[in-house]
Amino acid sequence: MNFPKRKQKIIEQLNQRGEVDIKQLATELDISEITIRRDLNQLAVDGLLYRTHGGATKVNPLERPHSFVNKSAQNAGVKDAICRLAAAQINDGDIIFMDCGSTVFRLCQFIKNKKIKVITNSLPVIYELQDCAVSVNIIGGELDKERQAVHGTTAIEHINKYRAIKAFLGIDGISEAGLFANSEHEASITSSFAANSAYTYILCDATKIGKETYLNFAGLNLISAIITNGDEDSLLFLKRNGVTVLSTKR
Amino acid sequence: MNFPKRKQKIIEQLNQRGEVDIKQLATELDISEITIRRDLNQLAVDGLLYRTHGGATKVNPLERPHSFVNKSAQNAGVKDAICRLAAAQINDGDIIFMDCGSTVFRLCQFIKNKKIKVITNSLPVIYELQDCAVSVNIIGGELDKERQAVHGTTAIEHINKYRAIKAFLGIDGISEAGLFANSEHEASITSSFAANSAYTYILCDATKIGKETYLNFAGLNLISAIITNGDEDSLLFLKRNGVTVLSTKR
DNA sequence: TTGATAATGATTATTTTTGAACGAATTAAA
DNA sequence: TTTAATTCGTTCAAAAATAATCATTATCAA
Repeated sequence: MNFPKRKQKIIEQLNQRGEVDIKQLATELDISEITIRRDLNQLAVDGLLYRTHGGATKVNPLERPHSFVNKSAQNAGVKDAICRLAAAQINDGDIIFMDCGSTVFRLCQFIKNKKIKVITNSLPVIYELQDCAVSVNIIGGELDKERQAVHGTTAIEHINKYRAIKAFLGIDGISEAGLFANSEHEASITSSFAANSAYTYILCDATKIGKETYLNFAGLNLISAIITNGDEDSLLFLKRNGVTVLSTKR
Repeated sequence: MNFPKRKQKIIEQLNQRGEVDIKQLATELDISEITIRRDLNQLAVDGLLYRTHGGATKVNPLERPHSFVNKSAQNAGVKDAICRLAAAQINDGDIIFMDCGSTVFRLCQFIKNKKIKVITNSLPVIYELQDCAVSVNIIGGELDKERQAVHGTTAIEHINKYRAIKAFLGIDGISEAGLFANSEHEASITSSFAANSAYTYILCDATKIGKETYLNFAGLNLISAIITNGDEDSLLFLKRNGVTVLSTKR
């Protein structure tokens, strides 16, 4: 029973019970109390727990931020169909923006073998494109851990330095009034991407069509096209406003 | 029973049990303990496992969705000792730079519970600090997939916008002539970090001391302190040049 | 075969880890 | 406040693991 093994067990116990007791650990791990004491001291120095008399407690009950993978798995079939359509719009040599939506994320799998440059603020996209031919440019700035993406004024400035052919963006809602987002941060990033690309594609499933939520940050003239699974009728207002509609239902 | 064969068996055992024991391997493979030790050391250098006293453990006991190349398994013990010393220099409220070296990466585990801001160009660092209290700022620019870090002129510009209290940097070599790097990219990033922080710490193991390799990109006056496991004698030239020396050997 | 090179094993000194003892410090109880 | 009981850290010693050195064996090419 070496230190790494003990360390693992101790952290495990700590996560289960919230606190540990030296005597109890000593008997359970079948090791002397002084060694446990030394272990706990070391782990306390490393900031992995708080030392107390006779034991230790958890340092910070921070629960893992929402799993991005799970969210992106919702409606996977629909999203994949949308992304296949989107990928068909991308040619070798293109420079494209990708934002941090869960739908846009699923576009990654369809572009891995294309010879393109991707500029993105989304960590999952970056990770996903790591071991493939795609050249990646990362938007710098503050990391929003909740959204696993970069945002803030530095990010906006960074985006404004680049020009892309196409932008692939997510959205929280879209109606005749324009585009809707659930936060200022998202809205400003989306606007910047759109402003610096020749063509702007919105990727969204049918639930977002006609939905008006929180912040109405731009009109429909910001975008060139929408790629969705919505049906003809619900998309009429987009066509009327000069937005190209690509639907997985035909 | 040659090395590739043994290597296969060892990795196999490791995946089954999570850890291996030298004595046990020696009897099972019917080979001397010293040879097993040599094998394990080699595999640790290759980043395939972590060496422990009496055996080895898997590199990443907690399953991660994305794995990064793990050069940091090499000399893990030495690097951890260096990083503990480094972590002791960091106070709550600090804003720090971290670059993309394998030693600097191991600093992550010791700062997870500190209330600090980290500005970095290293993807592994970003990933490692994702589920903790540390606030992260990502340097933007082109992604170097080889080094899993951001570089380029945009990155330099980005760094120049920020000011940090302390910079923790790796290096490929250091001698009386100054600092050495294996690439222009690395050198320019390191220089920028140093130029924009009040204190600059170099984290390096003893093998880098006195080593002159490829590009001599800066003098010793660039840095404030060095944190290393080198011995007194080999570090004298640093003290003579006004560099504070923090050594794990005392 | 012969010589050179690499891999393996044995020996020994050094380092690391662990446990025990005991006085000091801390907490809890009277 | 005083006393008793833990718990803690330091020191020391033993055991285990390791690194360093040298000897032996195996491998391979000429």
